Parts: sequence; structure tokens; C-alpha cells
Amino acid sequence: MSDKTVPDKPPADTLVDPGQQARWFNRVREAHQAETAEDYVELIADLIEAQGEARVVDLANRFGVSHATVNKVIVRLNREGLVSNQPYRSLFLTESGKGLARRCKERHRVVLDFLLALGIAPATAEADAEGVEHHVSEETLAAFRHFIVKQNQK
Amino acid sequence: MSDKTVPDKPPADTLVDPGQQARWFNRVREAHQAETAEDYVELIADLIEAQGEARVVDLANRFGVSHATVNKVIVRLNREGLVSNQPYRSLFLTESGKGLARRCKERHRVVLDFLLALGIAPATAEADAEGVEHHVSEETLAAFRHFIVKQNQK
DNA sequence: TTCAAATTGTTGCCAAGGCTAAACATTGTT
DNA sequence: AACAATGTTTAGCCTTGGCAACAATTTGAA
Repeated sequence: MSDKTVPDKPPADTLVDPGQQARWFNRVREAHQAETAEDYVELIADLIEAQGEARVVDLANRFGVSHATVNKVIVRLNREGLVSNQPYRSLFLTESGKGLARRCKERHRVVLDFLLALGIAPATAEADAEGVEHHVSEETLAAFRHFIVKQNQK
Repeated sequence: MSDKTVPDKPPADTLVDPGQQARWFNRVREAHQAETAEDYVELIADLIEAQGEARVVDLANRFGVSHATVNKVIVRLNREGLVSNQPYRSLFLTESGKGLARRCKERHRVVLDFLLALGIAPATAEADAEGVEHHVSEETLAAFRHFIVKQNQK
């Protein structure tokens, strides 16, 4: 195949290094692993703040899934030390869960404000932020903050 | 606990409508459903363009997963009419797969160029784009394009 | 107090996407 | 032609996060 005088395959310099690309995809997979946990602690924190408590039923409603699904996830988060709960009682965050929630809410706010500053309609911005927030690096987040500040100065 | 004269629960007007929130999360879940398919057709198209063919081994290397995993996904994509393949032969995209790949590559390019225009370092921009691209709406994509144009005019 | 409604928990099912190990096919070399 | 190396597929297992159906508990109202 490669003993011809004229190469029939173009040089592959349009493709990035395989190892590099693999690391990127790995990072996305890890982010996705963490997504559920982040969404749950974020919403639990919001519910506790706004309503005084977070119940399984509320989470199921707001995520749009069955209560059985919520329950299963809660068991995992409990195992991972993010949520503490007693049978038939409402949900609480551990210290570690509270920390994660705080960081996630801050990141969510930055992404949302950024999209709004860019001129996106509020409903779209909210929807996009929900998906995007889990995939922005610290560097990009810093650039978002910078853009928001600049935009507000105009 | 709640038999006080003063209500200890603040009004919940800081929370958005549950149905609305459920739709947002649903959209994210659907996006995630499509992510794998999009990443695969995108990479298959890139490989065919750059090397003349896309093989299971290449995909496994570039995604950073085992070849068995790639094979299983390919079977699904075949079932869904995006990829056509013969046993022990390299992979091809169907017309529908080609269309999806084209749209994904275009979207990827916009997200990447946007992050670069924002001043993000190339390596970070690539990594973030890989995760973000699946979660931006058409409206946000349009805003990204607009920003790129404005930035280039400076 | 008793009982029905609401809430929470459990069980068993499914698909997706990870993995390893082993079987199978193709290809190039000797 | 035979064989070794390379590439592909299959089989079996795991975890996550969906679901429905049923069991259990709590709570509010009669």
C-alpha cells in the first residue's frame, strides 16, 4: 500500500494527535460522570434554600423523572458522601455536598450571566446553561467572567 | 416546627416553574443521548477524509476506549442507519450519517472558533468545545457566529 | 382513632457504554 | 502454503440512570 511512488493517502496533518484527542474525550466522559451528582446537589441546595426542605417528589418533578429514579440516585449520592438522608425524611447535604453545590451554583450563574450578556433570550440561556455548565474549564469560566464585566461597563 | 406565628419558610419565588425546569433537564438528557452518535460520525468522517478510511482500531485509539466498546457502539449506529459496515471491513457513513457529520463538524468549528475568539488557549478551547458543542442551541450558535465576525473586524 | 391519600422505598426490568478475555478473519512475510 | 501479526467480533460482566409495579410509611382529615 505504501510502496507506490505516488502516495494515494493525503498526509494526516489535518488530524490532531490521537493521545491528545483521547484525553479530551476522557475529560468529557468524566464530566458526564459528575453531571448527575452536580445537578442533584445543586437542586437540593436550591430547594432547601427556597422551601426549607428538599423532598424526593420535588426532585422528581423538577428533573422530569420518576421518583424511583430519584431514589436510586440518592442512594448513590449517599454512598458517595454528598447527601445524608433518613428513611421517609427529607434530604440533606453533607458538608462536602454543600461545598459542591456552592461551586456548581456559582459556575451555573457565571455561564448563565455570560449567555445573557451575549444577548441570548433568557429561556434559551437557561436551557443551554444547564447543559454547558458541566463542560467549561476554569480558564473559560474566567474569560466568561471577564466578558460579563466588560459588557456591564458599556 | 411550623406552629410558630412567624413562618420560617421563605416564599419560593426564587425557583423557576417545575415544568419548565423539567423540560430543560429533558433537553440535556436528549442531547446526551445523541452525543455518542455525533462524536462517532464526526470522527469517522474526519478519518475518512484524512486517511481514506476509518477503522475500529483508530476510533478506539482516538476515543481512548477499548475496541470492543467501539464495536458495540458501531452496531447501534448501524441499527440506527448512520453507519454502514461489513464484517472485518472498514467503516462507512450512510447518507444520513454524512449529513449528521457535516452539521456536527460545522457546529464544532463554530464553538471552537468562538472560544478562540474569546481568547481561550487553543488546547483548552479544543477540550471545552468537545464537551460544549452538544449543548448549544441554534440561537446561541448564531450569537457565537456573530461574535466571531465582530471580533475579526477589530 | 381510624382510614385514605400522599410520599417514600424496593424490586425487577431495560438500554447504553465501559471493561477483559477469547474466538475469529485478514494480511503480509517467509 | 503456512504462519505470525494485526485487526475485528463475540461473550460475559459491571455501573448508571431510565421505567412500572408493588410495598411500606407518614400525614392529614373525618
